[in-house]
Amino acid sequence: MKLHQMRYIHEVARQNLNVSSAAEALHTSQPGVSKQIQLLEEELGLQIFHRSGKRLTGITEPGQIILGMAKRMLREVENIKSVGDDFTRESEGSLTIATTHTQARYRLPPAVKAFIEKYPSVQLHIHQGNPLQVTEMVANGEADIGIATEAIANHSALAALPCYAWNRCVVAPHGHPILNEQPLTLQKLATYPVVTYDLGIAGSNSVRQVFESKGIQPNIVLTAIDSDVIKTYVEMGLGVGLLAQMAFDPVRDRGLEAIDVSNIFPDSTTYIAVRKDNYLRGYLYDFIQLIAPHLDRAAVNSALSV
Amino acid sequence: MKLHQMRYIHEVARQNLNVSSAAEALHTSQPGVSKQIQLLEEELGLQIFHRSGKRLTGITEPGQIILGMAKRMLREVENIKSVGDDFTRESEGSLTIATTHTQARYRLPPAVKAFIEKYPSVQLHIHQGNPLQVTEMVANGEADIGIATEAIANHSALAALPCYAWNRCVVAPHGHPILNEQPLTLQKLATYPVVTYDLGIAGSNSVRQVFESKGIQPNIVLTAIDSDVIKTYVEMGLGVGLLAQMAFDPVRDRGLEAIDVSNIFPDSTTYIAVRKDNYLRGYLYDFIQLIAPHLDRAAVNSALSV
DNA sequence: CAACGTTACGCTCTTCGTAAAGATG
DNA sequence: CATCTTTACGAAGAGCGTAACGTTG
Repeated sequence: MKLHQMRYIHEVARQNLNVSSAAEALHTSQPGVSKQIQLLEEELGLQIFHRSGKRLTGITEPGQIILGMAKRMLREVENIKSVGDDFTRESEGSLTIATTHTQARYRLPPAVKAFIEKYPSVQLHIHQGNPLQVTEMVANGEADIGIATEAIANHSALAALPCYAWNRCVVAPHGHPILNEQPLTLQKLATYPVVTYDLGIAGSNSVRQVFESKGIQPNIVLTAIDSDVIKTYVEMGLGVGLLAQMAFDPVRDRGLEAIDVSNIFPDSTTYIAVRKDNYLRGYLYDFIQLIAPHLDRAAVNSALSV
Repeated sequence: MKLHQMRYIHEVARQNLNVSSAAEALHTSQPGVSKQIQLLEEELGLQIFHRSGKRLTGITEPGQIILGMAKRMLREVENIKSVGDDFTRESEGSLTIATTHTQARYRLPPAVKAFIEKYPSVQLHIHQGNPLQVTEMVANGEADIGIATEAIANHSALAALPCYAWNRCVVAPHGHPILNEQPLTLQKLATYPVVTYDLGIAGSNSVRQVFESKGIQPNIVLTAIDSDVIKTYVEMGLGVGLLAQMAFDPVRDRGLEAIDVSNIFPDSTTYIAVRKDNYLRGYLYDFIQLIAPHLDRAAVNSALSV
């Protein structure tokens, strides 16, 4: 059994059982891939792939299991390489962050700025998506780290660390009647058309939960994942905005006014998550601590070891 | 990076940094091992082992991490081989059980008998030890399966499945005064010298806990891990025995009489445990179910996936 | 000097790529 | 017949073992 063979079967499976494209992706010859897969199957004494004549048509039952194991092995290989880089070129490398718009725009900037000053040779990538996409990016290894509030704490392959708590505000254009509602209640809010975040994954969104638990039906006219999009439509008079406090800046958002609604909605917690089986490079620990100072190396490690 | 290199560094570490004995254990030449380790270190750009001149004197910090990853990779290799065997020679192989004396002698025999009838070509090995040793044997991969009551449910690398509950009895030679104590209480029991199991691991032993929680000091004159040893000393008049009900057989143990004490001590649960990251061969599932009929394949898998 | 690790070197087996052949839809 | 996989074969390369050398305690 060779590591190369693991790479081959993994890539063939990834490329929808097309050996030729797998060979291309691996920068090697197609017959070589074919051969090695045969040798592996011979060594194990079983078929990993179903074949109809010469075409690969599916993955056998043991093949499914073996592919899972191959994946884990290849992940360890990457981890070992990371250890090498971490100890020899500790300030070089890359860091891919998957997060939602609101975090990327309103919460991460100071941490990112400090990070690139400390590690100018680390290539930073920020991928944006909804919470479910963020979670999957981390789980698939497309991102090293994920930051989101919903969904991310419920994936078994990830370790999620509580990062900070936040709450919401209602924003409306100056002079809007909701601004005179003192104090604002859930009932009153429900009488206005609301623009807010994508409810995302059913059940995990605390805004929806609060309305449901009180038996109140909100009038949500538009949802978006992007706080700026929400504010834009609020400025156009489409409704009142319900968004994260951190996304409202009285100076920049001159045309709008905000009301704190943390008495109506419970705090939400944003999590930072990494794959449990990923080796974390030194600068990754630093980045985490820049976002959440209480998460030092020891705190992260203890969360990982559970 | 090659799988062989992983084997080499792993074995060298295991052999106390002696390259020669590692080479011997791996049935290869010593210079080959030396060379491959150097190549690996060169590829990773770091030292895995500390060297003073030509001697290996220790494991570096990154080396520790890499060895852990290498171990996991090698485990996956074994798993893949197991899958191969499982699907091609499903009724051949070996099964190593680690358990305590009481289980091995009084609880396992019917399951073992049924198993060897169903799988005559599976090599069965039973290793005996105290609960901590059993746990370690499974964790180290020396045993495929561990069966014990104490300790085994608290190891993070293992998945422990509740197997069955049992309780204790007090045994004494015919005519012993304790046999007239109706009903027997903890206080009364404490007035007699007691022979019972090794208390084993502090805190996890419910007998000790019960005495402590009531503030009663038992007079334990002798402990052993072996029920038969306990009975032997009880027959000699050293004290009364406190042992698992399943270990007392009125026919075989003619010289002794038993009193049920399940009103005094809470039930204990025996667990069956496997490494979470081990591939389980088909016959292993069968064996588990022979011991605990409620643990079918689905139940085991769901416990593993947590 | 005994035990151990590294270097040197030749042999063997493996692997890889090209070219050709066979199968599939 | 275009696409894809397997077979065949020769060249390049990696790994292994023996022997010799260098270190360490």
